Amino acid sequence: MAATAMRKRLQTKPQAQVSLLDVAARAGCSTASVSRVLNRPDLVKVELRTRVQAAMRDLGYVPNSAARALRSRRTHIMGIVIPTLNYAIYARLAEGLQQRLLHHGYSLLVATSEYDLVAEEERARVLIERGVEGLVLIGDTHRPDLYQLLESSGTPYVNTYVYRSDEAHPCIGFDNRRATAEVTEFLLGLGHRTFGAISAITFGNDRAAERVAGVRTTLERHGLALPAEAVYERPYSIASGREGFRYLRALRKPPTAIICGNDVLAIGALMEARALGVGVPEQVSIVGFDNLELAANMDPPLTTVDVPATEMGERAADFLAARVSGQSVLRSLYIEPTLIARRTSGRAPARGQ
Amino acid sequence: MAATAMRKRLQTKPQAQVSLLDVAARAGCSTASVSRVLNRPDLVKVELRTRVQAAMRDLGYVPNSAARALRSRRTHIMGIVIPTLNYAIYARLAEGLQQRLLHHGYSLLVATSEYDLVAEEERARVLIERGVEGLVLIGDTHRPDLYQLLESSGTPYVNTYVYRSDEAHPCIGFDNRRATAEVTEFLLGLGHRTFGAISAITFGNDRAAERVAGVRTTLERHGLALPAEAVYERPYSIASGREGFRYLRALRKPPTAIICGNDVLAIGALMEARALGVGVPEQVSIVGFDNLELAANMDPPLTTVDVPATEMGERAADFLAARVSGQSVLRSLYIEPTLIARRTSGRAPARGQ
DNA sequence: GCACGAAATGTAATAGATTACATCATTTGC
DNA sequence: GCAAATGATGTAATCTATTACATTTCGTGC
Repeated sequence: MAATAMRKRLQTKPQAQVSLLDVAARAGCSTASVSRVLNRPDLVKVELRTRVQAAMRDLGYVPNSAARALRSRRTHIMGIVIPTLNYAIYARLAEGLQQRLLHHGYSLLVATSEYDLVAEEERARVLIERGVEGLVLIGDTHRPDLYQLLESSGTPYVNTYVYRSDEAHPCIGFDNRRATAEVTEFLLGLGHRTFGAISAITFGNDRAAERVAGVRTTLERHGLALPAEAVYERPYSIASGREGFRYLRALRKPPTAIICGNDVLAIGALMEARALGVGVPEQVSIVGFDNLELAANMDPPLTTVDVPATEMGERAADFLAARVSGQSVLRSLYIEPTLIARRTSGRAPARGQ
Repeated sequence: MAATAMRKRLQTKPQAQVSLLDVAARAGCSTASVSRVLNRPDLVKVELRTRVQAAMRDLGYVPNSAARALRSRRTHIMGIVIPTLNYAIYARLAEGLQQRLLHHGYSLLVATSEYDLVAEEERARVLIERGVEGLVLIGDTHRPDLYQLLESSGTPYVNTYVYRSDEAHPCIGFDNRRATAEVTEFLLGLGHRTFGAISAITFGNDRAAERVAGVRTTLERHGLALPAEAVYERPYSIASGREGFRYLRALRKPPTAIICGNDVLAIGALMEARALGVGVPEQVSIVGFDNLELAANMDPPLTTVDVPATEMGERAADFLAARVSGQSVLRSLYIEPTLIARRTSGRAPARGQ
């Protein structure tokens, strides 16, 4: 037993934090044994183990995570840099991530970027300095500096909410472009030929940009177009959805189908349609994205795309936990979103509505 | 300079993590100077400082937070244990907290309790083990063990979303009972005499319990009552709100005023009213709580209580940052919520509706 | 040109746990 | 009953940055 250190401590530390040494002294054993009780209790005889545990309880011992992390090189902390917690779908992803990380023995550091890629990099840098063992990001458009930092610091990471088969970085999610392409095909099938879109700000937001692109490329493949003026792009809010709807209705050729980048915008659009007495889906079809609880409860219920937010978070947790513990893991994971056709989509109105 | 250690490192460490020692070696100075460049750059001459910074960049040096925390006894991490991120109002609080903590130089560990006080304590324990310098909790009903742990570990903490003048623990928020008392007075003033309530589960949720109590005690003060059967208590969701509305309408004496524990329930109730063709507010008044963005956009716009969620988070950040840095701080902070009378509240229908 | 104080930098102890290795105790096999 | 194997515990080095204290450097005043 480190008799010297222990004697010293007994004499000189009046009210310092309770440490392993104190526990060892009280239990009458070495610090190594105390440490084992903490980390590999099976290696310690029941008799000693209970004595140590009693000592811990009596002294109100709380392990010092810094010392632990320093020596073992494990912080048991993961991080996420997320655009915002104020949008349900991201909050849900974070919640799923957190819950599942807990099972793996990790805590979660959360930082928000407000959709700003520079801020995102800064937040990520701080989290890495805090010693996160892995990092979850949203989307796959990040500053090159950030990718480089992740590489050089050896921090495992995963992009979520996106999936590309040719993706150079690990990702868990779905193909945003393909998702709205499907929505568009669906509406084309209902006879729609004039489209409008209400989108969140696409700058620095690859998900939003890809969704608009999905509509546009699909229309083009069918010999149609989504002109710039048929896209109303604003920070998402119900108010933006309402404005977007009014804006699109005032177009020279008002769309019979409006595809929204998310449900908040769609709900706004739908509410405005109702307020203006525009029949949905008789005169205009409206489709959202995300499938918030509210979507199913709207009147009429909103056609939208169900996004597996919680699941993406959970799989990201599994992915990082596996990576960190050296297990081989799939590079990326595709999770299918599903178009849920409810009542706000219907056959296009007869020509010249 | 610690020549021995440095020589050793140069020889024996092939590709270990870059440490202060490496930076010092490259910059040709002592580790103390490197540390100073990191923490008190003003103490180091420009010439050396730039040399050190260059060395850091060249080597891609990232400070080891564990060693730092161990030696300086500062982790720069705060924690929050929150019921869930899946409800906007909590997510907002967390976001406000996180953003403001960032200004103070802290990162935020987030854990969720799912409204379970035992889980709450466990999560808090983990966060304390991770070395959080302060902890934000929601509500003021927590397990005695948790309060004791906070005390014995010396972790500064603050309860949010609640306020009592006689509160033994620091808190930032408002008086939930008083808030619904005001709502009730408001409805009494409109002539309502039969009340119903739709509430989230009150078990282990002091905010929900206090809100119901606010309605009940106010009615009793006016010689009225809120019988147990007039309270529909379910996990909050739009669906619960809808069911609650149907349930209350089926009562022997259906209420003319329905007070909901939060906006999600109120929105559900309002939607169901619409679906059933019950006039709001002509036949029934409905009031919510939280003032979600959606509330103002409902048709008719929802009367509700605006809750300063973001601000509570921000003030909690300020509070803890001040506490930790040894500044004296107010024990508690009251932040006024405001009743927003919109269109779902109106005069009680004439007798015998 | 020298003494003195201030500024800049260096030396080395230190924080609290983990863990390789050493030691001691106990069991197993024959 | 003894060697060898196994199990339980102890010793002490180690992880990396901070910081009290020591030393060196520099500028100022006379």
